[in-house]
Amino acid sequence: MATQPKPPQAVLQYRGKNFDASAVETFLYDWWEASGFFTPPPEQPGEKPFVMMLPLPNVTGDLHLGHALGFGGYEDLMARWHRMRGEPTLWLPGSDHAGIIAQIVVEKELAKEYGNRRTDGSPTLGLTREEFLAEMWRWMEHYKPRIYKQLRMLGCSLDWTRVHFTMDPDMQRRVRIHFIRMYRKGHLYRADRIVHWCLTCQTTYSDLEALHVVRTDQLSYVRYPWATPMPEGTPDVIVATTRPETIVADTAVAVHPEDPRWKDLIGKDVLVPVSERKVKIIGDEAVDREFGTGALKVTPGHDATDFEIGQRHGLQVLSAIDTRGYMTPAAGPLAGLDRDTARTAMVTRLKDLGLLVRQEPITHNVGIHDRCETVDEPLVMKQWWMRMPPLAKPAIEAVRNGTVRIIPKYQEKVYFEWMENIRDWPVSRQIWWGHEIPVWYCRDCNEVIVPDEDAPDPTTCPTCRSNDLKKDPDVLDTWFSSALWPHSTLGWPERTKDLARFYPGSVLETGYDILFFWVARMLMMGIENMGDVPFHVVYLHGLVRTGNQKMSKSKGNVVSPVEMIEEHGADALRYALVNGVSAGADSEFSEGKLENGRRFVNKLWNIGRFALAQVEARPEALAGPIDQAPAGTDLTEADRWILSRTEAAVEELTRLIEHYQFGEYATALQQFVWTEVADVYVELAKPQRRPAGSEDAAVRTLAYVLDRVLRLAHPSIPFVTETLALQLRAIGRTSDAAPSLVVSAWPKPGARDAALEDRFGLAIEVIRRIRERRQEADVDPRTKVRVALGGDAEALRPFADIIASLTTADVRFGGGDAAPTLVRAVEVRVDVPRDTAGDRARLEKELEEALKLLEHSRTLLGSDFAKRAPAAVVEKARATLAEREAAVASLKAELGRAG
RNA sequence: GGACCCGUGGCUCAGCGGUUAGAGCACUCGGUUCACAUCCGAGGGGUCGCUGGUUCGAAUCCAGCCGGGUCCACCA
Repeated sequence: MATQPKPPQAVLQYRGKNFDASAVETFLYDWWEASGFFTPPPEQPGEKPFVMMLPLPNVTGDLHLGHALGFGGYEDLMARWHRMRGEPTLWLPGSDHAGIIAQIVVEKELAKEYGNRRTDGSPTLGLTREEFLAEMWRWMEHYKPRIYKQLRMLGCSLDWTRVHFTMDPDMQRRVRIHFIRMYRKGHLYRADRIVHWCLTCQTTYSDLEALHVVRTDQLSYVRYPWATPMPEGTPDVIVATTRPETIVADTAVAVHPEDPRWKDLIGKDVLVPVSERKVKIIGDEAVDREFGTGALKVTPGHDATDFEIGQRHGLQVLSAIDTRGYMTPAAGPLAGLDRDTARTAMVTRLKDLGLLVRQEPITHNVGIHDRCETVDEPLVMKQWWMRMPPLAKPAIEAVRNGTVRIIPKYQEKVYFEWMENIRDWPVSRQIWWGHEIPVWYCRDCNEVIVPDEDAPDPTTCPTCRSNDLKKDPDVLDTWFSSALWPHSTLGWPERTKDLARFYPGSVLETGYDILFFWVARMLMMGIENMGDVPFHVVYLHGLVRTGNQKMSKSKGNVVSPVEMIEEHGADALRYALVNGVSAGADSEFSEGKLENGRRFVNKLWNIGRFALAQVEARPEALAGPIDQAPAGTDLTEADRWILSRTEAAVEELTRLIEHYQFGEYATALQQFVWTEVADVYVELAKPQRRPAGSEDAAVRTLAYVLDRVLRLAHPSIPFVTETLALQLRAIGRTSDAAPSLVVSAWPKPGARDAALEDRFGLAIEVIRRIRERRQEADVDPRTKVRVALGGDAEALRPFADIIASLTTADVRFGGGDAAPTLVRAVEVRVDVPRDTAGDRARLEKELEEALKLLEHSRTLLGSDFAKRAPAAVVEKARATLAEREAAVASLKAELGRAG
């Protein structure tokens, strides 16, 4: 490996009593990045790279907790883990130009500068398109470093040598080529269809971008007079509508074809109120017989359902509302009014005409634009559409046949549900910031001109040779470019080395809320353009809520991850977000969790400081590499125990990450580090507790265990672990002499001593019982007491010193006249001031519990369990029974002696 | 209207067929400040939403119900 920059001195020398993340984070990140640790090493034959794309954040946005969870919690954990496993790892960063969102953000900035706002419904601020785009680019230089800095703050091990922005010139070219190919293959078409239109943003948007809110409006019942006199007894045609202003654009009245009230009147004509137009009553199954009178006014120009009915019946489409929300000349007397005023005006007119039957409030769903919450105005416009069902088919199959696996599994159902009912995607947007649509229209012959790939912009119509061409003014939906991300960033359509090496990728981690927006579309476009899926695993995380918890002392609960990192460190935040959360589940984040994260990081730091101090005091004790398991006759039982437990932790933590159980990994890590390493082993490794002659063994064990722990924890908490690893490696060496934990190997589990672990576990239980007895008897913890172990205590002999040391006791085996208490089958007699009555009560209580347990065992083994359950399970139950019988016998004997 | 998810100690959540159900926080009690503006030790606290079913055995599987949430959908 090439020479790397030296680790930062500030980190090597940092030894604060409490871990201060800000003292090391920036130094470490800069060093990691400059050393090229995040860039995959040169290609090797037979390698299996791990490839992940960063779910590109919006360029103008700030990191929120969801990002922190996804990027810092899960993705970096996976990237670092796979890198440590020796897989060439590429985690590719970038940002999204974010179309309409970014345009709005920059417009606001510009309004501050220029003082004026859009006036005529176009995003001009008095600027030409070119001027406006120049401003956009100017602002991009402000925003890009900002969001990238935040990703670095999280510690994300991204390969910054491959960073991309969706609007980079080469990306624009790729999007253009994609459009042209899709057009030539017939996947893109231009059509007049009803679309969601936003009066505020002045653009169309897709179904996915439409939200629904519950609102209460007036429902007006309006009578449509018969066009010709009808026989006596013919009912009046009354429709119910919440949008009376659209009546002027009605081109039919629809009823359910099987509705007995109406079916005989299908084909008859009625007059549209106010406009007096004659329209037919038609039969269509889309009509809900239960709603209103069962008759529906059909306005194909301003309602999605009506548009579809209109298509089925060949109805004329009238547009009575324009793109700015004003009534058109087609609206007759309402022309010129805005849609709300027109509504009131229409109601008044209907009243005057005697056609308003009644009004009542109705609570219903209203569509709004997700970006600005403006009420949707469905309009019929010419738009570019992508034909989705054929693209969806292979993407459905890929998940169905397991080529792509979605975690959690149940999300696959959601995916299928949507994909199997997928509708065409309107891809054009009427804004300026985004990928241009590479289409020109001939003003003379209306020819639609789509140039060849990499051909210059056309200037002449190929059909009529006219030079009067008009470029399509629209841009593409921002998701159009991000759908290509996994292959476009690697060089597609060129067959680059990167593309060959890193496509298809491995995992795509993101929030379930963009499964349709992004994940599904990447699958479809990846298969379409590359003939292969873009990744094999989709890991979906849930939403992070902050509930009513106090997130900040000063403000409400809107605290940015950036602030949390500044205050508590990235490690604490990353750990806290992941700990105890299962895949796909929403989670509640709180100050308490962050605090726990901070304390855990600090705990690890102090374990490290202690271990380092011991190693520094006896550096000569480290004969071999620190990552080689210590051996030798000088190892104590405690050393052997923690070494075995460390291998157990390696096994378990590896298994959990392999199974994408990151929340459990974090919990298990804390459990091991805190309760086993810190609370038990570190106590036993302290010089004052070490048997003479075993000091070196403690140093070797501490160094090894610390090295393992640092590696095991590094994927989640990279900063504190790297700080300690660098300091440890400044004293001892590792077998591979890796310069950083980032490029060190993930541990492989070594040999365990199960029998020792079991006996030591028993010793810990005994210790706990002794401490409990002392407390019950109110003996000062510093006062030495005598303990006698009897019954089945033989296995505990090697741990006599440990038990003695951790309980401040003299321990011997056998004898003792204090009343015992049982731990499994071990009689523990703690010689504390006698309290005969108390002893008796305690023994009786213990006996009662022991009898209950014995009863359990007997009942269990007396049932069909013994015959039907697997042998191993029955065997275990038998052993338990024996233990419980011994316990009961012992307690009975003792009680008998007590009289 | 359809689909999906969740309902486990005060709070946030793990566990998802093997029998005295776990963690963190909070709480109670005792100690320490010689790795840890802390930390250590001990403890209390749960009929695992309800009702049935499958099974030798269910928090864990199935069905129904109740409660909470989310997504999709053309209810004017």
